Amino acid sequence: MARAGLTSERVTRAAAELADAVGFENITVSALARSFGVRDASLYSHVRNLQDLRERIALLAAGELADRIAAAVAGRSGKEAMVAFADAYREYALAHPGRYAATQVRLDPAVLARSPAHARNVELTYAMLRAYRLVEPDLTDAGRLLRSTFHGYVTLEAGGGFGHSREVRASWERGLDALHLLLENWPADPSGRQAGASPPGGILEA
Amino acid sequence: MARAGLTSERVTRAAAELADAVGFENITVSALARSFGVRDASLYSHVRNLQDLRERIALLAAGELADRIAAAVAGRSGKEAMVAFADAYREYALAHPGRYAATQVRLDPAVLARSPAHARNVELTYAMLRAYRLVEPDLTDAGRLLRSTFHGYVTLEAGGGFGHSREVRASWERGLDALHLLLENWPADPSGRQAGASPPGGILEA
DNA sequence: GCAAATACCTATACATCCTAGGAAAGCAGG
DNA sequence: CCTGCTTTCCTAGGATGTATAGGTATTTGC
Repeated sequence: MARAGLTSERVTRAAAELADAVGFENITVSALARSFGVRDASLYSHVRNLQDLRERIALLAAGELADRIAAAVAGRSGKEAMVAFADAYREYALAHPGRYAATQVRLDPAVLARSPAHARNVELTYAMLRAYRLVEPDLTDAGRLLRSTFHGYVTLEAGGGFGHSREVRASWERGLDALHLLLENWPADPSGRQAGASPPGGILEA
Repeated sequence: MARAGLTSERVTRAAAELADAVGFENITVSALARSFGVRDASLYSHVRNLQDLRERIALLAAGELADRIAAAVAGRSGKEAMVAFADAYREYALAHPGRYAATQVRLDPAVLARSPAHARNVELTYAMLRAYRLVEPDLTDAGRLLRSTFHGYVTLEAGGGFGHSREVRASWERGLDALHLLLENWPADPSGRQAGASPPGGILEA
Protein backbone atom coordinates (compact mmCIF):
# COMPACT_ATOMS: atom_id res chain seq x y z
CA MET A 1 0.00 0.00 0.00
CA ALA A 2 1.39 3.37 -1.06
CA ARG A 3 2.19 5.68 1.80
CA ALA A 4 0.61 9.06 2.18
CA GLY A 5 3.91 10.75 2.94
CA LEU A 6 2.84 12.47 6.12
CA THR A 7 5.02 14.91 7.99
CA SER A 8 4.23 17.33 10.78
CA GLU A 9 4.36 20.19 8.32
CA ARG A 10 2.07 18.65 5.75
CA VAL A 11 -0.39 17.65 8.42
CA THR A 12 -0.37 21.16 9.83
CA ARG A 13 -0.90 22.75 6.45
CA ALA A 14 -3.79 20.43 5.66
CA ALA A 15 -5.26 21.17 9.08
CA ALA A 16 -5.05 24.90 8.36
CA GLU A 17 -6.95 24.41 5.13
CA LEU A 18 -9.51 22.30 6.92
CA ALA A 19 -9.87 25.05 9.52
CA ASP A 20 -10.54 27.61 6.80
CA ALA A 21 -13.17 25.32 5.34
CA VAL A 22 -15.07 24.19 8.42
CA GLY A 23 -14.01 26.63 11.13
CA PHE A 24 -11.14 26.42 13.56
CA GLU A 25 -13.25 24.97 16.37
CA ASN A 26 -14.64 22.28 14.10
CA ILE A 27 -11.45 20.63 12.95
CA THR A 28 -11.15 17.01 14.00
CA VAL A 29 -8.32 14.54 13.81
CA SER A 30 -10.71 12.13 12.14
CA ALA A 31 -11.62 14.47 9.32
CA LEU A 32 -7.97 15.35 8.83
CA ALA A 33 -7.05 11.67 8.63
CA ARG A 34 -9.83 11.09 6.12
CA SER A 35 -8.49 13.88 3.94
CA PHE A 36 -5.21 11.97 3.76
CA GLY A 37 -6.91 8.61 3.27
CA VAL A 38 -5.33 7.42 6.46
CA ARG A 39 -6.46 6.14 9.87
CA ASP A 40 -6.87 8.51 12.81
CA ALA A 41 -4.12 6.88 14.80
CA SER A 42 -1.59 7.47 12.04
CA LEU A 43 -1.61 11.21 12.65
CA TYR A 44 -0.52 10.86 16.23
CA SER A 45 3.03 10.11 15.09
CA HIS A 46 3.24 13.60 13.61
CA VAL A 47 1.17 15.59 16.05
CA ARG A 48 0.89 15.03 19.79
CA ASN A 49 -2.84 15.60 20.04
CA LEU A 50 -5.59 17.93 18.93
CA GLN A 51 -4.35 20.80 21.06
CA ASP A 52 -0.86 20.46 19.68
CA LEU A 53 -2.32 20.52 16.17
CA ARG A 54 -4.18 23.73 17.00
CA GLU A 55 -1.02 25.33 18.33
CA ARG A 56 0.81 24.44 15.15
CA ILE A 57 -1.91 26.05 13.07
CA ALA A 58 -1.68 29.11 15.30
CA LEU A 59 2.06 29.45 14.74
CA LEU A 60 1.70 28.89 11.01
CA ALA A 61 -1.03 31.51 10.77
CA ALA A 62 0.85 34.04 12.88
CA GLY A 63 3.78 33.71 10.52
CA GLU A 64 1.66 34.09 7.41
CA LEU A 65 -0.11 37.11 8.85
CA ALA A 66 3.19 38.75 9.73
CA ASP A 67 4.42 38.09 6.19
CA ARG A 68 1.39 39.73 4.64
CA ILE A 69 1.59 42.74 6.90
CA ALA A 70 5.32 43.13 6.40
CA ALA A 71 4.89 43.04 2.62
CA ALA A 72 2.05 45.55 2.81
CA VAL A 73 3.78 48.15 4.97
CA ALA A 74 7.15 47.86 3.24
CA GLY A 75 8.15 51.24 1.91
CA ARG A 76 5.21 53.07 3.44
CA SER A 77 4.86 55.26 6.51
CA GLY A 78 2.32 57.34 8.34
CA LYS A 79 -1.27 56.93 7.33
CA GLU A 80 -0.31 54.89 4.28
CA ALA A 81 1.43 52.36 6.49
CA MET A 82 -1.45 52.24 8.94
CA VAL A 83 -4.00 51.64 6.21
CA ALA A 84 -1.80 49.06 4.52
CA PHE A 85 -1.35 47.27 7.84
CA ALA A 86 -5.08 47.30 8.50
CA ASP A 87 -6.04 46.16 5.03
CA ALA A 88 -3.53 43.32 5.06
CA TYR A 89 -4.81 42.28 8.46
CA ARG A 90 -8.43 42.33 7.37
CA GLU A 91 -7.80 40.60 4.07
CA TYR A 92 -5.94 37.78 5.71
CA ALA A 93 -8.65 37.31 8.32
CA LEU A 94 -11.42 37.24 5.74
CA ALA A 95 -9.56 35.04 3.28
CA HIS A 96 -8.47 32.57 5.96
CA PRO A 97 -11.07 32.62 8.73
CA GLY A 98 -9.93 29.34 10.27
CA ARG A 99 -6.28 30.30 10.35
CA TYR A 100 -7.15 33.74 11.68
CA ALA A 101 -9.22 32.24 14.47
CA ALA A 102 -6.18 30.13 15.32
CA THR A 103 -4.13 33.26 15.93
CA GLN A 104 -6.47 34.12 18.80
CA VAL A 105 -5.94 31.01 20.89
CA ARG A 106 -4.19 31.50 24.17
CA LEU A 107 -0.76 29.96 23.77
CA ASP A 108 1.56 28.62 26.40
CA PRO A 109 3.84 31.57 27.28
CA ALA A 110 6.87 29.36 26.71
CA VAL A 111 5.70 28.51 23.19
CA LEU A 112 4.83 32.15 22.57
CA ALA A 113 8.20 33.42 23.69
CA ARG A 114 9.89 31.08 21.23
CA SER A 115 7.69 32.12 18.31
CA PRO A 116 9.43 34.54 15.96
CA ALA A 117 6.12 35.10 14.18
CA HIS A 118 4.52 36.66 17.23
CA ALA A 119 7.54 38.80 17.91
CA ARG A 120 7.41 40.06 14.33
CA ASN A 121 3.76 40.97 14.67
CA VAL A 122 4.53 43.02 17.74
CA GLU A 123 7.42 44.75 16.02
CA LEU A 124 5.35 45.52 12.95
CA THR A 125 2.64 47.11 15.04
CA TYR A 126 5.17 49.15 16.94
CA ALA A 127 6.88 50.28 13.74
CA MET A 128 3.57 51.31 12.21
CA LEU A 129 2.69 53.38 15.28
CA ARG A 130 6.05 55.14 15.43
CA ALA A 131 4.93 57.70 12.88
CA TYR A 132 2.40 59.09 15.34
CA ARG A 133 5.10 59.99 17.84
CA LEU A 134 3.26 58.75 20.88
CA VAL A 135 5.09 58.19 24.13
CA GLU A 136 4.31 55.67 26.83
CA PRO A 137 1.82 54.96 28.20
CA ASP A 138 -0.09 56.46 25.27
CA LEU A 139 1.71 54.16 22.88
CA THR A 140 0.46 51.09 24.70
CA ASP A 141 -3.05 52.49 25.00
CA ALA A 142 -3.26 53.43 21.35
CA GLY A 143 -1.80 50.09 20.30
CA ARG A 144 -4.37 48.22 22.32
CA LEU A 145 -7.20 50.30 20.92
CA LEU A 146 -6.06 49.82 17.36
CA ARG A 147 -5.50 46.12 17.72
CA SER A 148 -8.88 45.71 19.41
CA THR A 149 -10.62 47.56 16.63
CA PHE A 150 -8.99 45.54 13.88
CA HIS A 151 -9.71 42.30 15.62
CA GLY A 152 -13.25 43.22 16.56
CA TYR A 153 -14.04 44.47 13.09
CA VAL A 154 -12.95 41.40 11.20
CA THR A 155 -14.47 39.10 13.77
CA LEU A 156 -17.85 40.76 13.60
CA GLU A 157 -17.67 41.04 9.84
CA ALA A 158 -16.76 37.39 9.37
CA GLY A 159 -19.44 36.38 11.86
CA GLY A 160 -22.12 38.14 9.86
CA GLY A 161 -22.68 40.71 12.60
CA PHE A 162 -22.84 43.63 10.21
CA GLY A 163 -25.54 42.71 7.76
CA HIS A 164 -25.83 44.27 4.37
CA SER A 165 -27.44 47.65 4.79
CA ARG A 166 -24.15 49.37 3.95
CA GLU A 167 -21.02 48.14 2.30
CA VAL A 168 -18.62 46.96 4.95
CA ARG A 169 -15.64 47.97 2.83
CA ALA A 170 -16.80 51.60 2.81
CA SER A 171 -17.41 51.57 6.56
CA TRP A 172 -13.98 50.10 7.10
CA GLU A 173 -12.31 52.82 5.07
CA ARG A 174 -14.12 55.55 6.95
CA GLY A 175 -13.20 53.82 10.19
CA LEU A 176 -9.54 53.88 9.20
CA ASP A 177 -9.77 57.57 8.35
CA ALA A 178 -11.22 58.15 11.77
CA LEU A 179 -8.56 56.08 13.51
CA HIS A 180 -5.82 57.95 11.72
CA LEU A 181 -7.28 61.21 12.93
CA LEU A 182 -7.53 59.76 16.40
CA LEU A 183 -3.89 58.73 16.46
CA GLU A 184 -2.80 62.14 15.20
CA ASN A 185 -4.80 63.88 17.92
CA TRP A 186 -4.42 61.44 20.77
CA PRO A 187 -5.88 63.18 23.81
CA ALA A 188 -3.62 64.27 26.63
CA ASP A 189 -3.98 62.30 29.82
CA PRO A 190 -6.48 64.29 31.91
CA SER A 191 -5.04 62.90 35.15
CA GLY A 192 -1.53 63.96 34.28
CA ARG A 193 -0.22 60.48 34.98
CA GLN A 194 3.03 59.43 33.40
CA ALA A 195 3.64 56.08 35.04
CA GLY A 196 3.60 52.54 33.76
CA ALA A 197 5.90 52.92 30.81
CA SER A 198 6.46 49.60 29.12
CA PRO A 199 9.40 48.54 27.01
CA PRO A 200 9.09 48.72 23.21
CA GLY A 201 8.40 45.01 22.91
CA GLY A 202 5.61 45.13 25.44
CA ILE A 203 2.84 46.97 23.65
CA LEU A 204 0.84 43.96 22.83
CA GLU A 205 2.04 41.15 24.95
CA ALA A 206 4.04 40.11 27.97
CA MET B 1 -36.33 8.70 43.21
CA ALA B 2 -36.66 12.43 43.69
CA ARG B 3 -36.86 14.40 40.48
CA ALA B 4 -34.41 17.09 39.60
CA GLY B 5 -37.15 19.48 38.50
CA LEU B 6 -35.77 20.24 35.10
CA THR B 7 -37.26 22.81 32.77
CA SER B 8 -35.90 24.42 29.64
CA GLU B 9 -35.19 27.57 31.58
CA ARG B 10 -33.35 25.93 34.43
CA VAL B 11 -31.32 23.85 32.03
CA THR B 12 -30.42 26.96 30.06
CA ARG B 13 -29.41 28.86 33.16
CA ALA B 14 -27.24 26.00 34.38
CA ALA B 15 -25.70 25.74 30.93
CA ALA B 16 -24.88 29.45 31.04
CA GLU B 17 -23.13 28.99 34.35
CA LEU B 18 -21.27 26.02 32.98
CA ALA B 19 -20.24 28.10 29.99
CA ASP B 20 -18.83 30.79 32.27
CA ALA B 21 -16.90 28.14 34.15
CA VAL B 22 -15.44 26.05 31.33
CA GLY B 23 -15.86 28.23 28.24
CA PHE B 24 -18.74 28.41 25.81
CA GLU B 25 -17.17 26.00 23.32
CA ASN B 26 -16.50 23.44 26.03
CA ILE B 27 -19.98 22.93 27.37
CA THR B 28 -21.30 19.40 26.92
CA VAL B 29 -24.68 17.86 27.44
CA SER B 30 -22.99 15.20 29.54
CA ALA B 31 -21.43 17.65 31.95
CA LEU B 32 -24.67 19.53 32.21
CA ALA B 33 -26.56 16.32 32.98
CA ARG B 34 -24.00 15.44 35.63
CA SER B 35 -24.46 18.83 37.27
CA PHE B 36 -28.14 17.94 37.69
CA GLY B 37 -27.44 14.36 38.77
CA VAL B 38 -29.34 13.13 35.78
CA ARG B 39 -28.70 11.04 32.66
CA ASP B 40 -27.67 12.69 29.40
CA ALA B 41 -30.80 11.57 27.62
CA SER B 42 -33.03 13.29 30.15
CA LEU B 43 -31.97 16.72 28.97
CA TYR B 44 -33.16 16.09 25.45
CA SER B 45 -36.75 16.54 26.61
CA HIS B 46 -35.99 20.13 27.52
CA VAL B 47 -33.52 21.07 24.81
CA ARG B 48 -33.53 19.84 21.23
CA ASN B 49 -29.79 19.33 20.96
CA LEU B 50 -26.49 20.97 21.73
CA GLN B 51 -26.92 23.69 19.15
CA ASP B 52 -30.36 24.54 20.49
CA LEU B 53 -28.86 24.76 23.96
CA ARG B 54 -26.21 27.17 22.68
CA GLU B 55 -28.83 29.33 21.02
CA ARG B 56 -30.78 29.50 24.26
CA ILE B 57 -27.69 30.64 26.12
CA ALA B 58 -27.13 33.24 23.42
CA LEU B 59 -30.62 34.67 23.83
CA LEU B 60 -30.36 34.62 27.61
CA ALA B 61 -27.02 36.41 27.49
CA ALA B 62 -28.20 39.00 24.98
CA GLY B 63 -31.07 39.85 27.30
CA GLU B 64 -28.85 40.10 30.35
CA LEU B 65 -26.37 42.28 28.50
CA ALA B 66 -29.14 44.60 27.31
CA ASP B 67 -30.43 44.83 30.88
CA ARG B 68 -27.03 45.83 32.23
CA ILE B 69 -26.48 48.39 29.53
CA ALA B 70 -29.96 49.84 29.88
CA ALA B 71 -29.49 50.21 33.63
CA ALA B 72 -26.10 51.81 33.12
CA VAL B 73 -27.10 54.41 30.56
CA ALA B 74 -30.40 55.31 32.23
CA GLY B 75 -30.47 59.01 33.00
CA ARG B 76 -27.18 59.71 31.25
CA SER B 77 -26.31 61.22 27.91
CA GLY B 78 -23.36 62.25 25.82
CA LYS B 79 -19.98 61.05 26.95
CA GLU B 80 -21.38 59.85 30.26
CA ALA B 81 -23.77 57.55 28.44
CA MET B 82 -21.08 56.30 26.10
CA VAL B 83 -18.73 55.48 28.95
CA ALA B 84 -21.49 53.86 30.99
CA PHE B 85 -22.46 51.77 27.97
CA ALA B 86 -18.89 50.70 27.39
CA ASP B 87 -18.20 49.91 31.01
CA ALA B 88 -21.36 47.86 31.37
CA TYR B 89 -20.46 46.00 28.20
CA ARG B 90 -16.95 45.26 29.35
CA GLU B 91 -17.95 44.31 32.87
CA TYR B 92 -20.53 41.86 31.64
CA ALA B 93 -18.10 40.28 29.19
CA LEU B 94 -15.39 39.87 31.81
CA ALA B 95 -17.72 38.66 34.56
CA HIS B 96 -19.49 36.19 32.26
CA PRO B 97 -17.03 35.09 29.59
CA GLY B 98 -19.01 32.03 28.55
CA ARG B 99 -22.29 33.92 28.25
CA TYR B 100 -20.55 36.73 26.41
CA ALA B 101 -19.01 34.31 23.93
CA ALA B 102 -22.52 33.00 23.35
CA THR B 103 -23.66 36.42 22.21
CA GLN B 104 -21.24 36.15 19.31
CA VAL B 105 -22.63 32.99 17.72
CA ARG B 106 -24.23 33.42 14.35
CA LEU B 107 -27.93 32.93 14.92
CA ASP B 108 -30.60 31.87 12.47
CA PRO B 109 -32.02 35.15 11.10
CA ALA B 110 -35.52 33.97 11.94
CA VAL B 111 -34.54 33.40 15.57
CA LEU B 112 -32.72 36.72 15.62
CA ALA B 113 -35.65 38.67 14.25
CA ARG B 114 -37.85 37.29 17.00
CA SER B 115 -35.40 38.13 19.78
CA PRO B 116 -36.39 41.27 21.68
CA ALA B 117 -33.02 41.19 23.41
CA HIS B 118 -31.12 41.78 20.20
CA ALA B 119 -33.48 44.52 19.13
CA ARG B 120 -32.95 46.22 22.47
CA ASN B 121 -29.20 46.08 22.08
CA VAL B 122 -29.46 47.75 18.71
CA GLU B 123 -31.76 50.43 20.09
CA LEU B 124 -29.49 51.10 23.04
CA THR B 125 -26.52 51.56 20.78
CA TYR B 126 -28.45 53.88 18.55
CA ALA B 127 -29.74 55.90 21.50
CA MET B 128 -26.25 56.25 22.90
CA LEU B 129 -24.90 57.50 19.57
CA ARG B 130 -27.70 60.04 19.11
CA ALA B 131 -25.88 62.57 21.24
CA TYR B 132 -23.14 62.82 18.65
CA ARG B 133 -25.55 64.02 15.99
CA LEU B 134 -24.15 61.87 13.22
CA VAL B 135 -26.15 61.30 10.05
CA GLU B 136 -26.13 58.28 7.82
CA PRO B 137 -23.97 56.74 6.63
CA ASP B 138 -21.63 58.11 9.30
CA LEU B 139 -23.92 56.78 11.99
CA THR B 140 -23.56 53.23 10.71
CA ASP B 141 -19.82 53.59 10.24
CA ALA B 142 -19.29 55.00 13.72
CA GLY B 143 -21.56 52.37 15.25
CA ARG B 144 -19.62 49.59 13.59
CA LEU B 145 -16.32 51.04 14.69
CA LEU B 146 -17.46 51.44 18.27
CA ARG B 147 -18.96 48.02 18.48
CA SER B 148 -15.86 46.46 16.94
CA THR B 149 -13.65 48.19 19.43
CA PHE B 150 -15.69 47.14 22.44
CA HIS B 151 -15.89 43.59 21.23
CA GLY B 152 -12.25 43.38 20.25
CA TYR B 153 -11.09 44.91 23.49
CA VAL B 154 -12.92 42.58 25.83
CA THR B 155 -12.11 39.57 23.67
CA LEU B 156 -8.40 40.29 23.65
CA GLU B 157 -8.42 41.20 27.33
CA ALA B 158 -10.27 38.04 28.34
CA GLY B 159 -8.00 35.98 26.10
CA GLY B 160 -4.92 37.25 27.87
CA GLY B 161 -3.74 39.11 24.79
CA PHE B 162 -2.76 42.24 26.67
CA GLY B 163 -0.38 41.00 29.29
CA HIS B 164 0.40 42.94 32.41
CA SER B 165 2.81 45.65 31.47
CA ARG B 166 0.15 48.31 31.98
CA GLU B 167 -3.19 48.25 33.75
CA VAL B 168 -5.85 47.33 31.25
CA ARG B 169 -8.42 49.40 33.13
CA ALA B 170 -6.35 52.55 32.61
CA SER B 171 -5.82 51.79 28.93
CA TRP B 172 -9.54 51.20 28.55
CA GLU B 173 -10.39 54.57 30.08
CA ARG B 174 -7.96 56.39 27.83
CA GLY B 175 -9.36 54.48 24.91
CA LEU B 176 -12.86 55.66 25.77
CA ASP B 177 -11.63 59.25 26.05
CA ALA B 178 -10.17 58.88 22.61
CA LEU B 179 -13.31 57.35 21.15
CA HIS B 180 -15.42 60.14 22.55
CA LEU B 181 -13.18 62.66 20.88
CA LEU B 182 -13.39 60.65 17.71
CA LEU B 183 -17.18 60.64 17.72
CA GLU B 184 -17.30 64.37 18.39
CA ASN B 185 -14.96 65.05 15.49
CA TRP B 186 -16.04 62.41 13.05
CA PRO B 187 -14.23 63.17 9.80
CA ALA B 188 -16.20 64.35 6.80
CA ASP B 189 -16.47 61.90 3.97
CA PRO B 190 -13.57 62.79 1.65
CA SER B 191 -15.42 61.36 -1.36
CA GLY B 192 -18.49 63.44 -0.70
CA ARG B 193 -20.72 60.38 -0.88
CA GLN B 194 -24.07 60.49 0.79
CA ALA B 195 -25.60 57.20 -0.29
CA GLY B 196 -26.43 54.01 1.52
CA ALA B 197 -28.50 55.42 4.36
CA SER B 198 -29.85 52.65 6.51
CA PRO B 199 -32.93 52.72 8.72
CA PRO B 200 -32.51 53.35 12.45
CA GLY B 201 -32.77 49.68 13.27
CA GLY B 202 -30.10 48.76 10.79
CA ILE B 203 -26.93 50.10 12.35
CA LEU B 204 -25.76 46.82 13.68
CA GLU B 205 -27.71 44.10 12.04
CA ALA B 206 -30.05 43.14 9.25
C1' DG C 1 -58.34 8.29 43.15
C1' DC C 2 -57.92 7.89 38.12
C1' DA C 3 -56.26 9.33 33.62
C1' DA C 4 -53.27 12.16 31.09
C1' DA C 5 -49.11 14.57 30.78
C1' DT C 6 -44.39 14.53 31.46
C1' DA C 7 -40.01 13.82 33.87
C1' DC C 8 -36.67 10.63 33.86
C1' DC C 9 -34.93 6.09 32.76
C1' DT C 10 -32.31 2.04 30.02
C1' DA C 11 -30.43 0.57 25.85
C1' DT C 12 -28.28 1.47 21.78
C1' DA C 13 -25.83 3.44 17.62
C1' DC C 14 -22.37 6.25 16.21
C1' DA C 15 -18.42 9.84 16.17
C1' DT C 16 -14.33 11.36 18.13
C1' DC C 17 -9.84 11.32 20.86
C1' DC C 18 -6.08 8.83 22.09
C1' DT C 19 -2.89 4.76 23.54
C1' DA C 20 -0.63 0.26 22.93
C1' DG C 21 1.55 -2.66 20.28
C1' DG C 22 2.30 -4.84 15.52
C1' DA C 23 3.27 -5.07 10.40
C1' DA C 24 5.37 -3.27 6.47
C1' DA C 25 7.65 0.03 3.65
C1' DG C 26 11.89 2.47 2.93
C1' DC C 27 16.85 3.01 3.74
C1' DA C 28 21.54 1.73 5.45
C1' DG C 29 25.69 -1.16 4.93
C1' DG C 30 27.67 -5.29 3.46
C1' DC D 1 20.58 -9.00 -3.24
C1' DC D 2 19.99 -9.28 1.63
C1' DT D 3 20.09 -8.11 6.47
C1' DG D 4 18.80 -5.10 9.96
C1' DC D 5 17.16 -0.54 11.50
C1' DT D 6 14.09 3.33 11.38
C1' DT D 7 9.94 5.24 10.38
C1' DT D 8 5.31 5.04 8.63
C1' DC D 9 1.09 3.35 9.01
C1' DC D 10 -1.87 -0.25 10.73
C1' DT D 11 -5.47 -2.92 13.91
C1' DA D 12 -7.60 -3.14 18.30
C1' DG D 13 -9.81 -1.08 21.92
C1' DG D 14 -11.11 2.13 25.95
C1' DA D 15 -13.09 6.51 27.26
C1' DT D 16 -16.18 10.26 26.47
C1' DG D 17 -19.76 12.66 24.01
C1' DT D 18 -24.18 13.30 20.89
C1' DA D 19 -28.50 11.71 19.87
C1' DT D 20 -32.78 8.54 19.26
C1' DA D 21 -36.27 5.01 20.60
C1' DG D 22 -39.08 3.42 23.65
C1' DG D 23 -40.21 2.22 28.58
C1' DT D 24 -41.32 3.36 33.66
C1' DA D 25 -42.57 6.26 37.32
C1' DT D 26 -44.05 10.61 39.22
C1' DT D 27 -47.13 14.64 38.99
C1' DT D 28 -50.94 17.02 37.96
C1' DG D 29 -55.88 18.02 36.84
C1' DC D 30 -60.32 16.53 37.15
